[in-house]
Amino acid sequence: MGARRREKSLPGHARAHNRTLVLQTLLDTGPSSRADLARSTRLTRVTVSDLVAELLGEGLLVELGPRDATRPGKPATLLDLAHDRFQLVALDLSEPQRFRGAVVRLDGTVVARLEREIGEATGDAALEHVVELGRSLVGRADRTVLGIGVGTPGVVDADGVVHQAPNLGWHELPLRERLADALALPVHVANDANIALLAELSSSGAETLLVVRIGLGVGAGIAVAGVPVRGDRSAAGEIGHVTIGTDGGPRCACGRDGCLEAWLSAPRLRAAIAAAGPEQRERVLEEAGRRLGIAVAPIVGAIDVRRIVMSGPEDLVAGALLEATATTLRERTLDEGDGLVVAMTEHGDDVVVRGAALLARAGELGVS
Amino acid sequence: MGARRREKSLPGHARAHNRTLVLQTLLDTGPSSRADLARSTRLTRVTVSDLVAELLGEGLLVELGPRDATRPGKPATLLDLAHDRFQLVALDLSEPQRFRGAVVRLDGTVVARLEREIGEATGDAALEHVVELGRSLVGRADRTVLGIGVGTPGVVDADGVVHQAPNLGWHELPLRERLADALALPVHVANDANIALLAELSSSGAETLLVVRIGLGVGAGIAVAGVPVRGDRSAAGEIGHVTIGTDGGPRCACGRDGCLEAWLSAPRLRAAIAAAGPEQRERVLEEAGRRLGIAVAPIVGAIDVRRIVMSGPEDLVAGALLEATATTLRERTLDEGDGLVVAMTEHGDDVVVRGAALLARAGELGVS
DNA sequence: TTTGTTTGGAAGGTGTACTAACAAACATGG
DNA sequence: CCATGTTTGTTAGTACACCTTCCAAACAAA
Repeated sequence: MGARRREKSLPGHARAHNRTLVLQTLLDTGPSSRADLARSTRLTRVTVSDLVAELLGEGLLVELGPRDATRPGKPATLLDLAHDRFQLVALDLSEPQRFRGAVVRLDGTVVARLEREIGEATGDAALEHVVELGRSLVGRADRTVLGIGVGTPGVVDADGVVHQAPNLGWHELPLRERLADALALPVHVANDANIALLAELSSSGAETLLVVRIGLGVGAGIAVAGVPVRGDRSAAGEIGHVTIGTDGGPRCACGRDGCLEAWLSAPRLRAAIAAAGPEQRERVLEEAGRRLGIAVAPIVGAIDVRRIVMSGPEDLVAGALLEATATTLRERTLDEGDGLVVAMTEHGDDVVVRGAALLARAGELGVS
Repeated sequence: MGARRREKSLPGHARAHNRTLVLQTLLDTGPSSRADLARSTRLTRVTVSDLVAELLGEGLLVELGPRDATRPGKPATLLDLAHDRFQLVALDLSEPQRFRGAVVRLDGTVVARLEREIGEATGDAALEHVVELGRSLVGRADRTVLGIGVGTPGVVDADGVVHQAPNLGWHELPLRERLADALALPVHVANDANIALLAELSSSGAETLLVVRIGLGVGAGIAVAGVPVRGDRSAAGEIGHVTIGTDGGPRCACGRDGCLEAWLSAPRLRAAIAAAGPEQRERVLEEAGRRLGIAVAPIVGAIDVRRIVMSGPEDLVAGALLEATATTLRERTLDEGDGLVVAMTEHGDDVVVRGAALLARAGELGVS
């Protein structure tokens, strides 16, 4: 039944594609003239003019006036995305005990932030917190809100239904639909690790990318050919309960021994450090990093990824753990010294918020 | 620099898409009338008629005459792919000491087979064998040869350059170009595991798929969203030299201990069985299967694949090894009893030949 | 001032798929 | 046997998207 949809194609699809192509180019290269856009997109100036007129009419683009630089020929009129006419709302539900959110401009700049303590709320109570945080943020926006992006823990399918998110007590919750109904805005929902992946994809430009997120659990986001992998059950990246190594390991919440999460979720790491004493801190983190490397090595070989981005508490992840992961990966994969990069995210705690904004923007404008 | 190409789109692309859509539909559902095609593709009868006329003109389709079934209305004229006007040539270079090949019809039926003993030939000598086998097969074809598909061991990039294939002594060999020049036909080249993946994709219809190929080495082919994963260096699926387990393991040809290939390449397995004695055969295969499961578990979690297909010598792979792999996978991933399937390929030794034919057909007709 | 360049737009053409309408060829029911 | 309804495939006309070609305006440089 897995037959992928074979859809017919109309000339209008070409138009839609070229429309977003113009938007994307403008986003990538900044303010440009119609002639610039024609050169970048390899469309003719006529076609670009037509598309631009349409986009201007919809208010998605603005004319900035003539270009400063003095060149021969008729001076160009610069165009840009109407950054100042729209905003996005981004929600990060991945942290324990509180939800975070922000109002974000089209270019990713954060305009306003809000947090909401949720304590141990689960189920409908947690959902109510999401709705209220979203409502507050929409109220904070001083421009038209284009859409809402949400990063949540758990397994999320393509329709924005949270299949299961144990920490929040959600099962088969149609989060996207609920939020969209409550706030009367387009909503886009994805797993937090996959959202972090979006943020990293947009800032690194890599085609193949692996993002590892260490928090209450351990999750991953994987991009192949520039596109996030979903998987057959929308559960791609759920590596937290994969068993690591052949020597047992700590008991996991799922009831088995040696799960990745049992080795290196943030709470487990802190507990292990506390138990071993501060002088053993480095050793504990190294061991955890080594375990992560063991788990990730087959994935690196399988999808041939050269860049791995880590996200999680800086004090735990950024040092010995990351180094040990990198070393282990190089030892355990056929590395030809051609630069397997393991790096900390440059977005810090904002990965999910930024990624959620990107998700919403991509959903509404088609640009990544 | 991994920025994926942003291409403009023309109305003509829509046409090309719809053309292959018609071909694909015809391939999937068998002989159909224009009206049938219109219903399947959701294009209008007018458009379908136009596309069909074009394809008839090119000889890619044939009219079979009126449909037998007696229904009200004007009787339909059945159309079908011109199966009898074209053939494909498929080459399998993955076996030791000999190359295999076949002439294949568009529907996958093998028309003729040839083998060519190559002994220990490597480098240019091996290439010469490929050319000669290809030439013989083209000679055997009694229809127009649409193209040539080649499955080779080693790392192959998108341009058909064999980056490296140690067994054949090839480095940076532009195999596709050489063959195309020598035989004056379109040539398509891919890694043998990825070719096997194509065969499995077409027969299973799964969106996400993992094919493990055990032979001289151990390789994998991975499909995500129905598309084979290439990877940043075209090396996706090269899991042979990923280290497995945390307890050392046999010395590998690459100089390290515990590589997957050192555990379960076909020669290693046979040697291990010979060394342990026939009564230990099952135990050796079980252990090998367990190792494979350990290696594959993180991949299964990462890409959320539910179907794994094994290919290799039946006597080694089909029994205890496969079972142990399946068991280990279920133990080491968060399986919810919802059917993680590990199965032997149904194509037997013909996987690569059939896949190579599919590769050529896909390259020339755009259908999969 | 002259020349060449650059920009943005206008006019006209080609290609694609659509809707509407129709003739041909059949089954069926009175 | 004939009228009716159905299905097929085609013709004619429309809408749309992009193209090529041409042009005026606005500028720099000689």
